[in-house]
Amino acid sequence: MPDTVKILQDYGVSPTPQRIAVAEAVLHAKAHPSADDIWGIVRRQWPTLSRTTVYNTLNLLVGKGVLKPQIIKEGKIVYDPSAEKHHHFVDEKTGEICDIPWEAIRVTGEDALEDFEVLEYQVILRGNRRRR
Amino acid sequence: MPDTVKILQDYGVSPTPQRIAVAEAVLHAKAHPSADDIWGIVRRQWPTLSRTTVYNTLNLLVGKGVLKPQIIKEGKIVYDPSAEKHHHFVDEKTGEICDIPWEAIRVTGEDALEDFEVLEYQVILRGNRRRR
DNA sequence: GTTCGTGCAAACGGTTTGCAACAAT
DNA sequence: ATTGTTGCAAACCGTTTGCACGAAC
Repeated sequence: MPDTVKILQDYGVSPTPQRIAVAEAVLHAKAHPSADDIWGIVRRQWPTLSRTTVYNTLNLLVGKGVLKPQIIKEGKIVYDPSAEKHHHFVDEKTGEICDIPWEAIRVTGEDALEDFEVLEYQVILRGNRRRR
Repeated sequence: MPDTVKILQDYGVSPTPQRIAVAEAVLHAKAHPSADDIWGIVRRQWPTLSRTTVYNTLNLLVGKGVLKPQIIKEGKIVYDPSAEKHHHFVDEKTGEICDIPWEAIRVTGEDALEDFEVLEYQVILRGNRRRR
């Protein structure tokens, strides 16, 4: 088990007790914890630690590259006609979403996953849209 | 241009004037409109139509399979250590998120997209987790 | 004594819900 | 009369922000 303090220092984050507690919780979590999940975990040992500090720390860790935020669950929703399948490209600068034709991307291996019955999938690509 | 009324009826949605307006807006939108985007569009021609009705209608259309909700932009966030890349599987029943090893899924074609410089991508799979 | 970190409380923004008025059948 | 639809206002929930207190160099 790697030293959490070392990790924080390596990424340029001053290892305060609160940050160590939050980092331990998120790095050792088995599932994909939300901010409030982490608050719940940390508070068991540290009841005074505030929700704000959890958010502060998570945003700091994301900014420093320790963590990667995943937008997977419910949240801000956009709508697509369900007519034809397609993938999505998200412009990192503007947030603009573009459709990518289904045939442009080939995905293989999804039917060989033993533990998962895959009913659907999509690829989300991120980067810079080229304009000319 | 297909008849919006026909589409609604085909999916078992009573075509009220408000629903027709919302469906027109979302089905003819070029980009990926949010609920409020659609409200803005519809209100130009129908200033009395309420935000609630837009949400009611969109949820109805999603439930009937006319629209597909996309969770791509900011929303509820979960966190991953940024150590190793992986894809994600979301259980449709429970919402549980599982990591899929990067090598288990192969994606090809993303580097041939002329209009997009792809910096990163991930596959989001949805279905039923097998338990035994 | 200034900088950095913490945390309360309030705000924010997208979405949902309770409920009352209103068609429509 | 019952059922389905609309829409206001309020609640909700995850997240962010303003600000004041406190710790550390």
